[in-house]
Amino acid sequence: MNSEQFQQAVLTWFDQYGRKDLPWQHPITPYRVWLSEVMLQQTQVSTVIPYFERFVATFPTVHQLAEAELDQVLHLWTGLGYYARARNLHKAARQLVEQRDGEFPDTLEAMESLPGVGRSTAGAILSIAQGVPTPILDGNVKRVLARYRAIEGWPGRSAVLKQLWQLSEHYTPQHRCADYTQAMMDLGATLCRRGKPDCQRCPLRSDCIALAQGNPQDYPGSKPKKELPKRQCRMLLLRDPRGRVLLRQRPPTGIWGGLWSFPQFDELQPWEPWLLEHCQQHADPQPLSPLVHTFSHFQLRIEPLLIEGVELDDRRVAEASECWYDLESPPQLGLAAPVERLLQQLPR
DNA sequence: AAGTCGGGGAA
DNA sequence: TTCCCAGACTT
Repeated sequence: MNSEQFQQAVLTWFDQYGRKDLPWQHPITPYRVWLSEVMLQQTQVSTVIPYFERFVATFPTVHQLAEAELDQVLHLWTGLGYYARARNLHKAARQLVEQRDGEFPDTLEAMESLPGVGRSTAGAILSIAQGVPTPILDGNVKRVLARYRAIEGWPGRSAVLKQLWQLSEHYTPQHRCADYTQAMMDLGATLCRRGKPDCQRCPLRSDCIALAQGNPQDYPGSKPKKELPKRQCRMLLLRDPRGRVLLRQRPPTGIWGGLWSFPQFDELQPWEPWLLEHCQQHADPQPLSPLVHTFSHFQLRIEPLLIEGVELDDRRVAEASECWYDLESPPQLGLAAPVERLLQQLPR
């Protein structure tokens, strides 16, 4: 199959079997495609859909997103993970409105200059929403192409990645680029799945090298595994006499960047001196059941400590990035997933 | 080139 | 349990 035959096979398959009812396809606009692409980075479609719906309902246009507070954006992102995506999204919206009156660029270079938009996401927005033929290389396309040409090795290696990009460039058509791009992702998501690919129904089956070899599931090569480092921390759940809980905003970068969480003491750092210094009056600390939170690169064991009847200096709370979180009327803040869980567990 | 960034779905 | 998902960014 030459590249034109490849494209024809993919497009013909798409006309019959492609996904055409995803929320970001009605209507297709650069803003909605951008938002969906960013949400879909390292995140499955079924997870993204409810977040996408809430997000566009709250911010229907890039202008409204640009005018929003970052805290509200992070609030709508709570539970999605990779919170730098939300911070970059907000920054990019302001950049677009200030520099381009809210219009999206139509070149790859300009699109990639947006925070949080790399080569693949830029290509997807250009191809799908702007009609500018541009290759992409997301997880689906990597899988399809790695199998089709039996590309060995883990795509995290630069040599492998380079080969896959060359293939993506080679097969991306100048016509119907939106349908083709969507088709390749649909192919990877519905037929050319990670496990148990449905090769019988694949439009590329006659020419797929991995299928001919009989081992499509061996592609792409998997990441070399190493065991997760294990860490632990204390979280202090301080409640004032009204039952409100003390939260503080985390630094803008790093784990849970910009999100609100409890006072935290990593590893074996003692928390007693802090409590003694900042809090004149409180009841006996009660240990809550520990919870384990797994990140992509380490595992965190959280040992929560509930301390009620806490009196703090209100002035200090107002000046620092801290707040008393009222469970009865929760403010719209971004919360880390385990923090959200712990707050849910608290009695009213 | 390797490490940092979440959370959840699926096998 | 383990893997990895419509990746980008920093070091």
